[in-house]
Amino acid sequence: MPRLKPDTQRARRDNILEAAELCFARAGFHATSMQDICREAGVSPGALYVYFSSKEDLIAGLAERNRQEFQARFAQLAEATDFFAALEGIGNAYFVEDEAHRRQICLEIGLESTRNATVGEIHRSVDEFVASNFENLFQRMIDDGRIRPAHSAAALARVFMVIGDGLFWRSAVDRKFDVAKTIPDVVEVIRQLLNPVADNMSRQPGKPLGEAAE
Amino acid sequence: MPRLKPDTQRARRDNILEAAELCFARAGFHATSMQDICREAGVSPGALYVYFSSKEDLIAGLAERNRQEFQARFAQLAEATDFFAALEGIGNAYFVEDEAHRRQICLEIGLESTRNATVGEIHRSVDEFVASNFENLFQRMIDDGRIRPAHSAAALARVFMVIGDGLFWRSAVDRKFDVAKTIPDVVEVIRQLLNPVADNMSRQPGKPLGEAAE
DNA sequence: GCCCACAAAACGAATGCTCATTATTTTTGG
DNA sequence: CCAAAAATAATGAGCATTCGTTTTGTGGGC
Repeated sequence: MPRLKPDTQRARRDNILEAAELCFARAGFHATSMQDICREAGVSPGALYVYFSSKEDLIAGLAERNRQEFQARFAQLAEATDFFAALEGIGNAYFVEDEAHRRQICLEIGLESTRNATVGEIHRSVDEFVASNFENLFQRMIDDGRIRPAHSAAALARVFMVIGDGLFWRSAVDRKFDVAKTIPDVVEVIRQLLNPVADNMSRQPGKPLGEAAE
Repeated sequence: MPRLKPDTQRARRDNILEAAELCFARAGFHATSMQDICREAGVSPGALYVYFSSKEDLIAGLAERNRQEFQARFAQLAEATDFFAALEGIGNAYFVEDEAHRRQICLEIGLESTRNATVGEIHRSVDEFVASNFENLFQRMIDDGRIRPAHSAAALARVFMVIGDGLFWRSAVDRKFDVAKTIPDVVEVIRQLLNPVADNMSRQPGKPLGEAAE
């Protein structure tokens, strides 16, 4: 029973997924035709339907791939010794190294999650994973006396997620937005939110609200 | 030459626009058919095309209406004497009083702005209006000595927009998100960002996170 | 105030096209 | 060699938009 070798099978699937991501980022899920994706991937409809049983399945597959990337990246954060350095690493990964269409597709998935059950479930699982990751991390930092925030770990995580959402949204939607220029200020805001105790944190807490940047 | 009276004409147009907003929020621009909108509005395709020459025109009309609402709301902010009270007012307007589909449609417009020139122009004009409104406001507050921020008015406005984006996104996409619970914490973050001088600001700076008052 | 003429407005069936998906045939890799 | 994989052609549903017709609101004349 001659099937394609698992490696090539996975490669073909990934190729289609990549093409789909590009097309979806360009035009959105519902304004992209299967033919568009076939053209981009260089395969025929017949071939595409070997790997994905429907357009929905393709979207779900993309969401699933996205989930795995997200979880891989944020899993590192939990083990990081220097929180702010790790944070900067993730920020760089998403906003500097990644191409724009990766961010765009996240928004696309997020919006679709409100109306497609399968995508919704995947998206929610990522979201909860990230949020609880941060909450646990903050709790640990509080318990260790490394930060003295004014609010609970849960509240910190909530605000933190909101800020992350905002960065994601704006960097995808506003072409003139300069992430690199904004991230330091945002990190400053987070630093004050967490209020780290002055010791071996990555940077000096600085004077009250002083010229930490300079 | 008997035309419909301007009032009824505007009423019909608004009725269609309202129906379109509902449908678009439910399913997205490109997964909504003109027939869907006709059904929701209770008119025939022929009637709809009297008021809007195409689906694109309808989307643009919606974006335009959105712009006017936005500008009306934020125009007040510039004249407010108590910044934080005004801010809370706007927050309430968007996140408590408004129905969910109003927020959803903002995201829809934002995403569409990256791929549709007309929508893009409208969306950008709103965005720049809001951003420059805040920047001017912050500058004035700095000049008046009411706040002592660590950064320029432009940087403040940038961070501020990001946080606003995040609130918008999350309150539309995360059904379990409790805006009411989060807003006080967000306001606290903004307060620290601005670092108001302790005098007649709306609320006490409070001590937990800082001796901002000193 | 009432009616009329008539163009605007509304209707809804029709159009032509695009789409996701499938059925049929050919190619290919194990 | 031969089933899986891929290509191509076909299908039928659904789409935005148009068109020929009917209905309706309105300003002018009485």
